[in-house]
Amino acid sequence: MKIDAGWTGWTDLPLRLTGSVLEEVLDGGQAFRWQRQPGGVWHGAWEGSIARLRTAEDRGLQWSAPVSLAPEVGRTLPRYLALETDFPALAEALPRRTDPHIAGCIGAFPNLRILRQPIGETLLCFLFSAAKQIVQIKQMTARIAERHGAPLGRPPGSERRLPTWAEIARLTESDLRQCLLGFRARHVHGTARYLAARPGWLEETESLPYAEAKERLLALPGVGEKIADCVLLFGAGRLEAFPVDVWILRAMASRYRLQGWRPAQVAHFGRVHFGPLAGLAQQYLFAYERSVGRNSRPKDDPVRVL
DNA sequence: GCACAGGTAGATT
DNA sequence: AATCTACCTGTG
Repeated sequence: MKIDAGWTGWTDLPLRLTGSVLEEVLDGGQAFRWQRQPGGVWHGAWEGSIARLRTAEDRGLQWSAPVSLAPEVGRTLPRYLALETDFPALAEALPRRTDPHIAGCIGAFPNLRILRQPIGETLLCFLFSAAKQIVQIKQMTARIAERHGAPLGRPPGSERRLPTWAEIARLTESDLRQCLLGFRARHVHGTARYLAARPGWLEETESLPYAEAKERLLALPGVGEKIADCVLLFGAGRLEAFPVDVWILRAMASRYRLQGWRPAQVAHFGRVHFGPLAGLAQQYLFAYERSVGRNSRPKDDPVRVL
């Protein structure tokens, strides 16, 4: 067994995830700061934490952290992984009896979870996501951390956290454009100014009921229906949020015969059909549809359902 | 070379 | 209220 200098040993977590489900959770579009390392180990960061995760044979999920950050990680990891939420039990409450498709998706990704990320970082990453693929969102995220984030660890290491909104508010739009953000730089800059003028606004928003929180998020430049729902689902634990992106639009069109429906109509259908856990259903549908694309769709045969 | 990407916002019909 | 379109930039 190789010794990892500076890292704690591996500690068990009360979760059983296969390698592919862990990949879906950490690298499937919920979060953008996890990198796969050799040996099936994932390396990631959120706020002031750096951690590694792995699935050990027959032992479930385990974590490790830089020794200096281990207390912080130990405090925040349970919330980040939403350990208090029993997702398999929640999946039982989805309409599996009456909806064979969602039943199949659930069967294909056992124990799929929804992370509970810090809302500020979630907002930033999803402002990056407009018309971008996961790989590119991760590049933007890494770039802004590298150039504008505070160093992490004690003593400070080479890794950096994402800049806080207060820190982003001190950057120019040009600084942001140099982080490969493109037109999203204007949105990030505008949102930073908006938040800087309203101390505590984001935290208040997080505590409001879903509908009110969403309405407030929609006031931010660059935040529309889809991004607002992603922030609430992945950064505020609101499982009723049902983000409709092009993947879900295609999936719902083909699997539920909703060809020609507009995003708002699909969102309404999703909330009615899946109920207060629509966001969890969305994550299953999304994971399943992406896996179908990866595993069986030839590169030059794009899905055309619309 | 050029369409397109896990969207949004503003203009135009 | 429904339908275009521009917006940046890397990838195929």
